[in-house]
Amino acid sequence: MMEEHYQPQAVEQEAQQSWEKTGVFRAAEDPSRDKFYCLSMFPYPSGRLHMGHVRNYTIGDVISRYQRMRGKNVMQPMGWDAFGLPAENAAMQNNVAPAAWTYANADYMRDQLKSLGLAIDWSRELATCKPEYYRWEQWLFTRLFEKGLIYKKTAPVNWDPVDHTVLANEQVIDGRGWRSGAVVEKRDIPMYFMRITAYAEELLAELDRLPGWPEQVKTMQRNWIGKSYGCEVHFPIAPPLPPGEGWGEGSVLKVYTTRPDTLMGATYVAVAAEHPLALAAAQGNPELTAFIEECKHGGTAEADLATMEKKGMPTGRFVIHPLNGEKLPVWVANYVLWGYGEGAVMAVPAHDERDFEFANTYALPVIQVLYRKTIGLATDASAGFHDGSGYGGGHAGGAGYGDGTGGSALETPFEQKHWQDWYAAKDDLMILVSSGKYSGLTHSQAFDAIAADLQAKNLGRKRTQFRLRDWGISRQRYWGCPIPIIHCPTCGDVPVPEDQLPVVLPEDVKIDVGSPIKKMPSFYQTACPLCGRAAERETDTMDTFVESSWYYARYACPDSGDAMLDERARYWLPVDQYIGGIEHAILHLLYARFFHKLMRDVGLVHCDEPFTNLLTQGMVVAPTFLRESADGKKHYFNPAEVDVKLDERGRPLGATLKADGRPVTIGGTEKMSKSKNNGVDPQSLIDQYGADTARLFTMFASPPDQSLEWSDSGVEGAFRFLKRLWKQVYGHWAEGAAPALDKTTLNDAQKNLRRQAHETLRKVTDDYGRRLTFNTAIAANMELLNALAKFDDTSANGRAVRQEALELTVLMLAPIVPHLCRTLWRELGHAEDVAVAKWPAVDETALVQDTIDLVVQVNGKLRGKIGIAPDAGRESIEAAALADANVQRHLEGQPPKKVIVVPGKLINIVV
RNA sequence: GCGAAUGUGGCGAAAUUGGUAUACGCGCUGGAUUUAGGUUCCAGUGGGGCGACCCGUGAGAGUUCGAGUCUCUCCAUUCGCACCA
Repeated sequence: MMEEHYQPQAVEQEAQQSWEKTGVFRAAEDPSRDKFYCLSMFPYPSGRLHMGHVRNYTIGDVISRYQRMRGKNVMQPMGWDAFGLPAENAAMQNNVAPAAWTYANADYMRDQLKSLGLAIDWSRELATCKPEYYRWEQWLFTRLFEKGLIYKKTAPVNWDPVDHTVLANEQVIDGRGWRSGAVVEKRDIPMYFMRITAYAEELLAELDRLPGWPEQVKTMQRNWIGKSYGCEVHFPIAPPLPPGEGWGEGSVLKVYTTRPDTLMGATYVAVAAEHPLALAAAQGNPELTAFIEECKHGGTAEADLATMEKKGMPTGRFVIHPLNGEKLPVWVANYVLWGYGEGAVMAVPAHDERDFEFANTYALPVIQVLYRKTIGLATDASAGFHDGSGYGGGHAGGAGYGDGTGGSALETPFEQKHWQDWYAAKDDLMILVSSGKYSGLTHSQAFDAIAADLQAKNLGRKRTQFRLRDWGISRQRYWGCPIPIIHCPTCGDVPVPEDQLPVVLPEDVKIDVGSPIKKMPSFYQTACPLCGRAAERETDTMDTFVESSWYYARYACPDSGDAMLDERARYWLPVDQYIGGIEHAILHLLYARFFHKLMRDVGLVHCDEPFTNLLTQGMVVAPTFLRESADGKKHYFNPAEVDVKLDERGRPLGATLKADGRPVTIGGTEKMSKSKNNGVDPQSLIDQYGADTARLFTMFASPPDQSLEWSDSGVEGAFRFLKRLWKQVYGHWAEGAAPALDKTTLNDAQKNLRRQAHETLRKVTDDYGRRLTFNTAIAANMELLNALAKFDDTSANGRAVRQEALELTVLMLAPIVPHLCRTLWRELGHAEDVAVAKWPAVDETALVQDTIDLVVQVNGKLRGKIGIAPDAGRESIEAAALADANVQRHLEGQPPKKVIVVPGKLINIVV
């Protein structure tokens, strides 16, 4: 007996209990079937689901359910990205241990996820903070350490001089610590690095073999890896350094540049404040010492460094220009970054905007050496010679980023082709002037000639360079995976042996400032695995990006106790569809690709890339409402606390606070956040309307890769549609079982409805399978339901046609609103759960039309429409178009100059 | 600063390969049903014009028989920038 009215709570509860009981979403390896591994980025257990989660997991669920209906062996897992900074902050605020806080949050959020009706195999659930997970991360670390793919070096961090802690970039606000307010300093500390640069070439090249990734993400990764083609240039130091002042490279200052053709325009050389030459020059120079000290203030974030005012100071030292022998001053400049390569650049103010700005400020000479062929004389650096690649890829950088990024030999044809491409763009534009024997050469000729001369003098060579830097993974925090290293006074850094893994992080701790395990002898006191004498454990933990770089593989065999991955990973990997926020386009996705190659090279996985298809979802945004107090402080109100008044055409007039009826300012539409108080709790939405309405609204409001704007009335619209669908099926059900369809005796209205139903199916299949645009799939079904509502034919064939159309609608919407469709599918007379129903096939015979509409244009403007047989020839189309009265009027008796016929679409008559 | 994207009615959006701009939904207006509110249903809804028609996809130029879509310049907004996840 079907209920007359749609009651989401009852429908959803029954469906979720049934799915749990039958275990229909449990995934088992089955080599006889095509697998489909669908993965959404796992959540950080922050406390409650937010709308971004709902959106992410609904997208993944729709794809999973669709692929299951297509007959694929689908696996959709879920887990917890459980280590991280917020747990430590919450621990300090609420006096609870990070572990307890994290597990409680995961428990709550798991229930929330289940109430969304996701087709997840919960038996594969994992949490990265569990020793049975992170022990394998520690195991891989020790393997990589032994292979030399992990090494130790010092690197700068943000140091809070008041709290005596290392700060994340996020915790540095305007150059000050977020809690102490103290001016942050850069401080060098020893850290472990993963040699991602050893894989730079492969990470770059394989982007070309990822057709299932968005072009924009591949472009961002290419630019991030940043391969450039340039030259290493050596400037001899003059006068030669006194004994003991060198730094291992002899008496030359090395720089890397992508523009050796402009070398004759170099007027000074600039080094970073941390450069040994700067430090040596500062000895006995209080002014320079003070300047170098000043450069240490502020955080390490690149965006801050790149936007700060350019400052510098002469070192009093000079170098010799390698080609013309001129003496050039060496400056210390805050815009030269020590973390990058040699930390020294050659400055060509005439042809680089930053050098130009710096030279202007400090009255340094500017020598123009390029002539713009097509336009004429360039007057300053901003005239467009700049190659746009910035200091990272421009002429900063140096002889390898620390370790592992030496230049390549430039011998293969593949390499030669890339060098040619690098030259080509600039050759049409410029020619050298005022450059001695190089004057008159093009960019590429000068590049080669200067490189050859430098090589002959042994003062430089052609070289490629990556912008990508090695990945520093040490964190001075507690709530993370312990780095499995033992520091022995005699044996040095010793990896923890396999039989002593995991190094378990103590969970029962009290948190104040700093990591508790650094003050816990029971944790760090140990014996050296090699010599047995007293030694100390490393107390740093790993970057949480390490855990999230391989979890996708562990889902294949989450219970494997003998190995990081077992043979089940071979069946499930790679991930067929990965879904997550666009904010992860570079870091997470690059690290995961890197880790996949690391695991491949130790024989754990057998493919080259982890994610075959990638969908990057947009943000969830909502309007903001605020009042500004007299002192300029902004107080934000939640959209739920506010009434918005509209005029008679629906334009917003203003908004008032419900509590006091007084006006509030309508701010911009921004990403849902705590600070703007514009978040909408998905739980209240699920409680009020049910999960299906929440799912339908988030899928309908915009395509998945664009931002999604929250709208209360949009949610009501979604709910309304589900009620109408229920009502249609109920009305049909109440008439009793429909007779079988007789395709041979259909009237026009019946044929039209069938055609629309099958055209919708064709479109929706494409939307789900290829385009991943669920909003248009829903819109097409709304149109079909509108047509069904107008179709009031109660004849036998009419009811048969309606039965077919309703069945198709229910099947097409099942991936998006699975609970509702499960009930409707049963009421339409099917015993199986719609979750395992077969995706329907388009009936091509239903699509055949006797006549089609053709648009007639005169001079590109719409002037009429003609109905014509779909197989009509060009001449009969032309004749029919010219016969149209309105077309005749616009031709005004003139003969057509040209007639363009686009078959099946339009005809354009040009006069 | 550098890299990537986005910009279409009052609003969210559609137009998939250069071919009818605004599908679908929201909102709004009018009407029906209802004791009232809500619900539900029907009709209308880019701007201008009595009309034939004209204008219209952030701004400006270009290519084309034809441009929301392609090219160039500019503006605005958003995301990322290596220790937030």
